[in-house]
Amino acid sequence: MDRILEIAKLLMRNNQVYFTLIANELSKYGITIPQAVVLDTIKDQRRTIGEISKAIDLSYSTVSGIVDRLERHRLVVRERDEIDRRVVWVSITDQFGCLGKDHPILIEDLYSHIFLDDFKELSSEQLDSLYSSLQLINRLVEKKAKVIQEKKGSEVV
Amino acid sequence: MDRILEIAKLLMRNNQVYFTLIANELSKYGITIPQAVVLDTIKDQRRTIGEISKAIDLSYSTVSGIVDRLERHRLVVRERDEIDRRVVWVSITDQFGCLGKDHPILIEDLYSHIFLDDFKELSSEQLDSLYSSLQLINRLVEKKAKVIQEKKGSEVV
DNA sequence: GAAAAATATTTCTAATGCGAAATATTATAG
DNA sequence: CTATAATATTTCGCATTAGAAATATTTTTC
Repeated sequence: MDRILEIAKLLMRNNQVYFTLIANELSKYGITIPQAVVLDTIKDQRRTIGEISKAIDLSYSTVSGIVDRLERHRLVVRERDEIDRRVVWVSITDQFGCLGKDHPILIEDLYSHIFLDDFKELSSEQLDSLYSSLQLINRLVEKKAKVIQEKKGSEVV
Repeated sequence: MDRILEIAKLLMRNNQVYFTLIANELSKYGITIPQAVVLDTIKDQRRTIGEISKAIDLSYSTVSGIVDRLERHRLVVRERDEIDRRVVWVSITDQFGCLGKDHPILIEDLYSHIFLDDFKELSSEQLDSLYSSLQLINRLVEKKAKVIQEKKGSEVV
């Protein structure tokens, strides 16, 4: 019981520190974590606001705001779809190309860059166990998340 | 390598869902997670803004804002220290007493309330392993966090 | 004891984040 | 073919978060 609480706290605390570390790394290039996450989703191909929202599990309005600021920094551009004019395409600019080539701006690179050393301290068995435990917890937690999602959906009716 | 990335993602994803679930639970009582965390620190005794900030690892300005809103909801009161008038004491009101008595508003209660079932699915061995792995990662991560903290401190000079 | 340094808090600016409402556009129903 | 429904996005209001600057007060220094 106490141990469970401790585990929950460790999970949250680790997460908090991870974010601080990544944010610190990104601040060198003048971008934030959410901005990097969005850039990650469009680095290889343009995406609509809706596609980005679903891919990174943030609301449309939040993504719209992040894209506002990325556009202001000239790292991405918005373009209306010619056929379906409701749709907005977001794509990276040359300016982003210059920034991204030499530095780890994309989230997966940052994970590697920052945490690989930490995880290397764990034995293969520990990693196996950690992975399976987290997967199990994740399955249970996702189930609860789904229930809430569905409740919200039904309320709208 | 891929597995490490997967673990990092699971850690973050679980955390995200946890927050959603807790926020959902708290919204029934009209309060938010940060508000509940602050209330938790002052439920038994009044605290200064600075004490709260250190206890929950948030900036003074953030705590000041949260207390603003809790005060607006009449759940806490601010009082200037009579002797050292720089200091502001924050304490719960009777109104909070009424709210908190019957419902799990405090974060530890919420953990139990929401996650105990999930963690019960893990065997005692799995819990042991999870705990020790997380502790190890946490030690390494905290070390890095400390380095950053110190860098920032030296920059201020 | 007055100037300077230290301490405690608030205010301001900027970036998230969500949900609800508004807007624009396309698809569908009758 | 037009009224309505559905879809995609933005805007708005509110809460959170940090850091920097401002404010208030106390302590230290000389």
